[in-house]
Amino acid sequence: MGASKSDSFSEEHNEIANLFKALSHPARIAIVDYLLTVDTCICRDIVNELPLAQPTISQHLAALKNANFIKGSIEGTAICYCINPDTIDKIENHFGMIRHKLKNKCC
Amino acid sequence: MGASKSDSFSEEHNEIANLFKALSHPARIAIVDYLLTVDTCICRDIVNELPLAQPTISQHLAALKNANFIKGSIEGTAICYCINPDTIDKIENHFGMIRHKLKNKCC
DNA sequence: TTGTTTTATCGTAATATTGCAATATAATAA
DNA sequence: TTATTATATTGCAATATTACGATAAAACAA
Repeated sequence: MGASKSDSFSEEHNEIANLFKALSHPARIAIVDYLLTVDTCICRDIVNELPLAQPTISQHLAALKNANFIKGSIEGTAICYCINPDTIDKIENHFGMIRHKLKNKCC
Repeated sequence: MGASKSDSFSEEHNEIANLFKALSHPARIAIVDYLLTVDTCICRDIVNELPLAQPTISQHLAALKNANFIKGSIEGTAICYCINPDTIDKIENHFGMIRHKLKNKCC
């Protein structure tokens, strides 16, 4: 057999795993990093910035958009992507929970 | 072509992406969750707890261990895994950086 | 020693991801 | 209209991940 018995796991575990999966590739980390570095939400520059072809960047952007890490708004011919703070919150809360449970624990 | 031009990206981006990759599967989220729930670091129970075969669990544990999310110590016949707080710190710091850069920004 | 328990590794099949050329789509400019 | 620019989608090859049966290894018990 193979590949992801995700049905066997809770909705919550799947949801949080999918958030992490969206950040599990260096190109997508680099995209997030770039969006955080640039002042304006300029976006087509990502293709020039990263060592990947345009369709590949588009795919990675779709993955980040799908996981709600970024939002895109149309500006004429270009599309302007930017970070969605709500999803950052979601992950931070998860680690808050981990940190909380981790107290007075372990080895 | 295919699959991961990781050489083209910075050491740091690869490192953080690998941390997230370790958490990008519901089984591994469930394992972390279980280790946080159980008081003692009992470990062989994970195989009974999760709907996966023993070799599969062992693989997922290896992935988490490889990324330094968990540490294992031998206790007789059993092996006792537990969370490594340092790696949790590392990820929390990354989100701290994101949060910091996100101030006064965007859309 | 042999048997039992616990975990890791090997081998392999099924599936998912990554990357890009080619092409399509959408918006604007000339 | 045609051309240009920016992004998305399609199709496919290369590679990675996931899952598990079979088996190995390691520690202990009898």
